[in-house]
Amino acid sequence: MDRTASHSEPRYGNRPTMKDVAARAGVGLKTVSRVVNGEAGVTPDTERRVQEAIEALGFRRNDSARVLRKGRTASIGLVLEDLADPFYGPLNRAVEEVARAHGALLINGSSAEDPEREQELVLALCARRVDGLIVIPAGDDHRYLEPEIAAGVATVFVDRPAGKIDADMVFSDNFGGARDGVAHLIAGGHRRIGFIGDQPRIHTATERLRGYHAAMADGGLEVNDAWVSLGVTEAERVRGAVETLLDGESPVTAIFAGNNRVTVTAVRVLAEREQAVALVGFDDIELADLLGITVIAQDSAALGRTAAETLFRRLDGANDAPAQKVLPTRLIARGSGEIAPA
Amino acid sequence: MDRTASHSEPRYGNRPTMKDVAARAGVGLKTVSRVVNGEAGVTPDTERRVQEAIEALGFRRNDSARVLRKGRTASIGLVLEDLADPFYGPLNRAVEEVARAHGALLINGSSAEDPEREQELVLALCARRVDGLIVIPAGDDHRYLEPEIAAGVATVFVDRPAGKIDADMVFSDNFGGARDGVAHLIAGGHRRIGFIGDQPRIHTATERLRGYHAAMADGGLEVNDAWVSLGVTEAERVRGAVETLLDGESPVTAIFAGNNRVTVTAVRVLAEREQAVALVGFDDIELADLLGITVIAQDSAALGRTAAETLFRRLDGANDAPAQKVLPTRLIARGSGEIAPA
DNA sequence: TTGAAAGCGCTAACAA
DNA sequence: TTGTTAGCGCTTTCAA
Repeated sequence: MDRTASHSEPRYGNRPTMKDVAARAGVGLKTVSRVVNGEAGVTPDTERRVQEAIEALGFRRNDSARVLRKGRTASIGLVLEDLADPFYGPLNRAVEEVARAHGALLINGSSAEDPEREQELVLALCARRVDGLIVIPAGDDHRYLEPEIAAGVATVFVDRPAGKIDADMVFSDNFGGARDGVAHLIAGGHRRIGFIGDQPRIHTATERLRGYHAAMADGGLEVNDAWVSLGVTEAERVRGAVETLLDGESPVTAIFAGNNRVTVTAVRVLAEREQAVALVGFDDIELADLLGITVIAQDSAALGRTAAETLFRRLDGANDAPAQKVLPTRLIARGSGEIAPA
Repeated sequence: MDRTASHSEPRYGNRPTMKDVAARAGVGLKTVSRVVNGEAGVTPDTERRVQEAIEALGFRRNDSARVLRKGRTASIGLVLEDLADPFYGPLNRAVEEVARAHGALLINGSSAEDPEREQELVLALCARRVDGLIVIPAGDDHRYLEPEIAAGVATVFVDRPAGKIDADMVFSDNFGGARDGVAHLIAGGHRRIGFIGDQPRIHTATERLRGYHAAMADGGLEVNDAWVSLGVTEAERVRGAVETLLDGESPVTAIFAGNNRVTVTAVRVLAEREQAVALVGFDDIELADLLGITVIAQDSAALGRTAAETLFRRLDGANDAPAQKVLPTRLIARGSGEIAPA
């Protein structure tokens, strides 16, 4: 008895349209539109008849058609590195909340740190005519977005700068945060401090490294080249880097970990050793309090919220020159960063 | 010199259309469509002219119009409880990967555990004519989806059952996982085991409680009512519950924590006390290995992947009766669950 | 190989 | 208060 709908082409599984509702209610198409959109100028009686027809038919407005006509999709796109990365969770959610407050839906995707995939995703979103775009860049050349931005797609970059185009951007204070973290170690009496961070092609990594150097310079300390490991983020390599720092010719008494993955591995390695080595990590981690890990925390939700608010300000017509916002980081002392030098 | 486009209505910030491209290339509209969609039957020369016009104008196909005509949006909706919850990160990402493999985009949103908000979100997605829907239910009555499903929106429920409708569902083995966890404690010699879990209106919570009871029964152990705390998930209340379990008239020697939030708080509270109390938690947590927390781990990514695959199977026309899939959990012994009874 | 016409479902503009 | 017409940008159909 189950009749599998097998019609010709369009028709979304055979859904009723406003025209069908109008026919059933015995009114004009536009009257249905008025009722559906809550516009004024419909008598209660007419409205009731239309509502009944809507119920009976199970009508739901087709927003695709609406979008086509109105020119705004009431949706924004968010492209981040990895939806599964806990750092982006609060950012994602914050963006969603702002979007929701503006009646917009959120389409999102992961670039997987791949510039090509980022571009592919961004352009797919543009083809859907999202009203705006929030991008955590994977690539460093965003000129491909120029025509889109010119055509009116508001765009905000978060966490890392846009490449080769002028746009709104929102960052954490990576430089200041790292500087503060390293200064904290110096204030604790450390003079030999290691830095393990991401590849220098990643902007945040460079900024944090700059912060490290600045703090060392401020403290009047020389940096031994052997203390700095870049491009090290994979667990096994971090392990190696930590061991080199501690067992090398010029051992350090403290380590600054340039991101959360590094921090986690460093904690693991240090836990296996006798030595008391101080550690400060960039980015907070769940349960870091229980483990007593001192960190420089970014406010990932604030990053998302600020970006989304900037975006909607643009969509509401703000016309001032693109600007960069830098959000402060916060040092959270929990023990690992307060260990005295050996 | 900056001319702010201030046209009448539609026109997406004044983007070129296929018609514009056609005019510029001196060909017909349909020829442009052919080139844009890579259809056969266009001479290389014509194609080149069209491509040039596309480049020159910065044309990008308007998928809204395409969708309207074709009837499929190549997008799916994912409604979960909280985009910021790390448990859903891998699920979200897994869904995205499957969607991507099928050329679909992912629209998602958080229900914030609010049935009304869930419905609102789901219906908004239906209005956008997503091809399919993956829902982690907040509510327990999904009859509002019946017309949508009838109209052809494929729907899969994950993590918790759909309410009052027949649909595809994918779960973790909450019952079996909890039973295994509690059995593990019993095998370690515990006879007095507490359970702290979520509200019983949440299906997973009920299942896990069932598992607890089953394991206790299997072990020939009576359950003291005072050992079971339900609806306790907020940190302060969990703290209270743990304290009651340990300091009450009938103190327990082990605790089974019904979800990750409970586990985290329990670990905190136990860390502050002298007593050695065994703990097994449902759901894995980042850094749990460092803290030596024994858990029952769900495979959140597998949940997402399975749900998405089920969804696309439906979209590809699978017509068999809705089915439920249960994915196994895994006990990961790390120390806290292997503490002997006092 | 190419293109003209019709129409997807809706809203804007205007008319009744 | 209500309805009619046109058209958003695209794909489909069918004819050239």
